[in-house]
Amino acid sequence: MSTAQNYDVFQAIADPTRREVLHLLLDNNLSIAEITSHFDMSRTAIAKHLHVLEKANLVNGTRSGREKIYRLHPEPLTELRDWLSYYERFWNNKLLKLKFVVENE
Amino acid sequence: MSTAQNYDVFQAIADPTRREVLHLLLDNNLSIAEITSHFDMSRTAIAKHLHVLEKANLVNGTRSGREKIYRLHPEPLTELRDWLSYYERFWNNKLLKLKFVVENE
DNA sequence: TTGACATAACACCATTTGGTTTTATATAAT
DNA sequence: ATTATATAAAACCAAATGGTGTTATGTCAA
Repeated sequence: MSTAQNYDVFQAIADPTRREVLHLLLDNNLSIAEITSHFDMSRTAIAKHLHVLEKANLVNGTRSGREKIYRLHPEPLTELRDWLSYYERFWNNKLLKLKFVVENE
Repeated sequence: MSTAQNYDVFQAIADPTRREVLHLLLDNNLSIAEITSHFDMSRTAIAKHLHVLEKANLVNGTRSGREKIYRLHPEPLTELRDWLSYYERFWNNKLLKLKFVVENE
């Protein structure tokens, strides 16, 4: 974790804690301490998760006094959306086939 | 990997090799050997990745003679799509704000 | 300037992950 | 029946992951 170099979005969102952090940041910009208060985990652990999210460019933290405020930056999720769209097309085809069957009855 | 019990979709697609396997299965149902031929990796390694995908219910393999044919089963990706939709809404809001600024000029 | 607070930077650790090689089992073909 | 083929199962290993605790470092407030 601490030695990782190139986190992509898929790896970043693989961890449920990190997904929950993103969810929290959907509503408010939060400091590390505030984020930590939502979890049963040390501040250091949360800080590491935030670094992973930061490397994936899913959040960015700006220093404000002695606090670091993290803000959501969801743009990289477009990569995920684009990847998914490939399979959505497959679902749609299946739905169309189903519809075709129904219409033929 | 071999001792894992409860793979979820997010973990399953975190690995680039597994994403490529899914992509291959989008076009054809393939045996382990056929899938392996697309990678620079042992058949055993690919079989393990297929087990992970199988536990996440993203593929299902059926025995046919001495081959095991894997077929894509994309339905569990709906979980991913639903999770993503939360953030798509956020992007749309940003776009609307941008449009508003432009119209005010 | 001292003390409290928020984060950063380390060193450390157990478990998981992603691969290997080896051995076994089942099926197909000759 | 024998041999080749396809997968399964197991033992093994290095590196990554997800945590911990401890020790700086910087900032705010009294």
